[in-house]
Amino acid sequence: MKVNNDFFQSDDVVSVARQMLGMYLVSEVDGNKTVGKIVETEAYSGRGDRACHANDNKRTKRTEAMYRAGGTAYVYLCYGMHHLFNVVTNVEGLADAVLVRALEPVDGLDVMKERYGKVTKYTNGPAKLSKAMGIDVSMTGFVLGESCLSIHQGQKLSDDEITVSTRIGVDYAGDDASLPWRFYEKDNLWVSKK
DNA sequence: CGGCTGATTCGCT
DNA sequence: GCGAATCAGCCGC
Repeated sequence: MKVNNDFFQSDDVVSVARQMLGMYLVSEVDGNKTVGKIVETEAYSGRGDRACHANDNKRTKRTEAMYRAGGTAYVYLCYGMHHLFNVVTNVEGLADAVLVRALEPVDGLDVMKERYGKVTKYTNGPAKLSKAMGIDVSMTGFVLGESCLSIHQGQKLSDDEITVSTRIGVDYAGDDASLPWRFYEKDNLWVSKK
């Protein structure tokens, strides 16, 4: 069952990030369906968070999709070669987003393997899962549930099954780097880093 | 316009 | 453990 986009239009991006654990990300690209359970997320806020691309209402061509209504995909290029998938949250005009950092593969394993060309894990990292699911920057702005991407309801995790930590790779954000805005399923083997 | 940096990953040392 | 790959955005000249 698809998650209603009302859920993503919450004004509490941190809470949304936490609740997304256990849900399923589905992509249907080139006739191939791939499914993964979300096991790791990070929250980014457009206001008062220096780690966010759209902080301080910074509007560029790249961040434009982040200002759309919650339930929109925001995909951007990092280090010139990696595509990172985010789900936009909050209402139109307020640029919050949740970065999906890791998935536990559920369906379409052979397709992921073919896309990735590696034998080892291919969904335990934000750039890896995007490639395995066939997601790229051309999908930024796509509406979840009305495009090749959708998010489905899953098993809700209880607090003692969730680990909270600081976000990865945002040291440049000063004090905001220490915000406890990263969530992952405790003891899950597919989490990118401990 | 040149130079630097990043929500990363891989491969070699 | 370090550097390359490689591009959008930003800052300084």
